[in-house]
Amino acid sequence: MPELKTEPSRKSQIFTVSCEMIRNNGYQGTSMRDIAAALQIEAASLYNHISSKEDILRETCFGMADKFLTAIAEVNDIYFNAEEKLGMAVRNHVRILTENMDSSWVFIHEWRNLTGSKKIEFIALRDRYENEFMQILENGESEGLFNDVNNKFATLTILSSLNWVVEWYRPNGAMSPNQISEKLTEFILSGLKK
Amino acid sequence: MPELKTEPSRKSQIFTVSCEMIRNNGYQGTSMRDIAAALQIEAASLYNHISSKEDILRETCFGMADKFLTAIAEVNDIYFNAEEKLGMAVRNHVRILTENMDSSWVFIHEWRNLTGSKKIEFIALRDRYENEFMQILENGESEGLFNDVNNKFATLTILSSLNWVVEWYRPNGAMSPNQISEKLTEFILSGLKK
DNA sequence: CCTACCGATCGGTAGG
DNA sequence: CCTACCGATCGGTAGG
Repeated sequence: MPELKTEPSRKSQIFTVSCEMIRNNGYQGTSMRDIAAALQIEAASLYNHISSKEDILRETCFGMADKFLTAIAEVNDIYFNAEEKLGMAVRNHVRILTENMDSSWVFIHEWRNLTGSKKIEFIALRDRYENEFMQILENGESEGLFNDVNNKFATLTILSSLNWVVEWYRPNGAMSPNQISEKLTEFILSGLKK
Repeated sequence: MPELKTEPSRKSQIFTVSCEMIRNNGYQGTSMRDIAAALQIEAASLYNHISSKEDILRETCFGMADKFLTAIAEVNDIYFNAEEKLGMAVRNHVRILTENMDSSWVFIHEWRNLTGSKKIEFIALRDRYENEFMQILENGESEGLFNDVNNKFATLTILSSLNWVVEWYRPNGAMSPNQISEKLTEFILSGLKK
């Protein structure tokens, strides 16, 4: 019988292994030789699949930014009220985070190691996400649902609580991603609703 | 006239400059030569004041842990109700954070670069702080002031919001440390109070 | 606080 | 995917 389940490509193996190691030891603490050793090949061989170490960081950070931005755009395009939108945004955020623990960690913490224009581009994407999220709070205010708060401040505080999930979430822990989202939404709404 | 204002010791200059550079470029991205250059001395000269690069990290992380633990112990020793205690704990936390921006950043993010038993010791101190903080939530519950929530979960979420302050606080920004504390306390209490 | 230096390791390339 | 190697840089020491 033919083998139907195809192996992940070497390139994607490199990304998976790299993100795991970067999460544990930091971007600068993870050498190309470390990554190669984990895949049982020589460091030089990595360059047949990627062109530099920063490639790994770049593709991971921008790939995750894309996931988050696509999800929030979907929420903001739908005709729901702000309370419903907030719940959806939180659920999406926590889902993406828990489905991609290692690359999310890289996205949240290691983007600082990007260099030059890529770093600037990345910051722009992150700011865009924050603004899309803040849009929900502004909607809630104009809909008369939410209190008049400093929306920038509130958004950053909310996102910090969400991002912290990646630090302590364990797939086999007591709370499922949906339970976490529910509790967080509840907590956030209690601070926002009139 | 004699010069009355004494210069900070070389050792403390090393710590100040190091924390600033580590915040900007990470622990592994900051070399002894970088630090020396900022002080306009040679790398070898640093070793007259400190015995290793990890010394800087170690003293900073444990020094900050001490500040946070002393502050929370003071709050928990006083005979106030949980709502008052929470406000005090938040104010102390934000004050320590904003008064020591760079070393707080190192405390929050770079402790991962500690090695061996020092890393284990550090984690124990951090856990102790989390538990002391959680104690306030438990008090509030038994006093009948706070809702019955998952206290561990709530504590981590609250601390994440507080720690995020170090990412965006600017001494000349729109909000003072006390205003930040007030808003955060308000936000947190709305999620906890019955 | 400096000069001079150590062995180790880094990201990456040439050439097969 | 490998061998062999490059120049650069690392934390740290000896000795003054």
